[in-house]
Amino acid sequence: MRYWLMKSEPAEFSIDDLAREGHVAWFGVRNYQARNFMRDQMRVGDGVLFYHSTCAEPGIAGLAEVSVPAYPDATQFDAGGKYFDSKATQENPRWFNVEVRYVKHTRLLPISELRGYPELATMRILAKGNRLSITPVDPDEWNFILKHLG
DNA sequence: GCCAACGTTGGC
DNA sequence: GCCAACGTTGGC
Repeated sequence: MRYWLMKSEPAEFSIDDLAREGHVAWFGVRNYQARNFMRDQMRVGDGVLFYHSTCAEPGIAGLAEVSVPAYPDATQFDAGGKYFDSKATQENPRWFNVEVRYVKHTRLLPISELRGYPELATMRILAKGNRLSITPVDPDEWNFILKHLG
């Protein structure tokens, strides 16, 4: 059982959208490190902090969980689509996605508040220049954050 | 809109 | 295989 933080731009896909749909494929990741996390480490039942990025109030907005293990991301084969990858083939796919299930909304826990807790100082998301859209969360960090979400 | 940080690309 | 140039991310 591992824990993760997954970023999403609410203008594209918010916690409200996840709540409405219940269950979604996390397609469109085009970064090898993030792909490797999904493909090699994410397991059904892993906990997910759903994070809103690139918006007025960036921060943790809800909880989700991994519901389906990684499989090839269908959008890489969609010629003309935004996520098409001409180097990917059915026999040798390059990109993978897990699926995640909505668990619940939380209060918005802003990144400014996260930065204020010494207990969270080593979180990947808070590291200078961090751009990874999927990052591992330590169990201690997970427990601390859940406690502070009330 | 700014800009620092980072990943990827492509010429050599 | 190096590395400069470029595009993207994302908080502020």
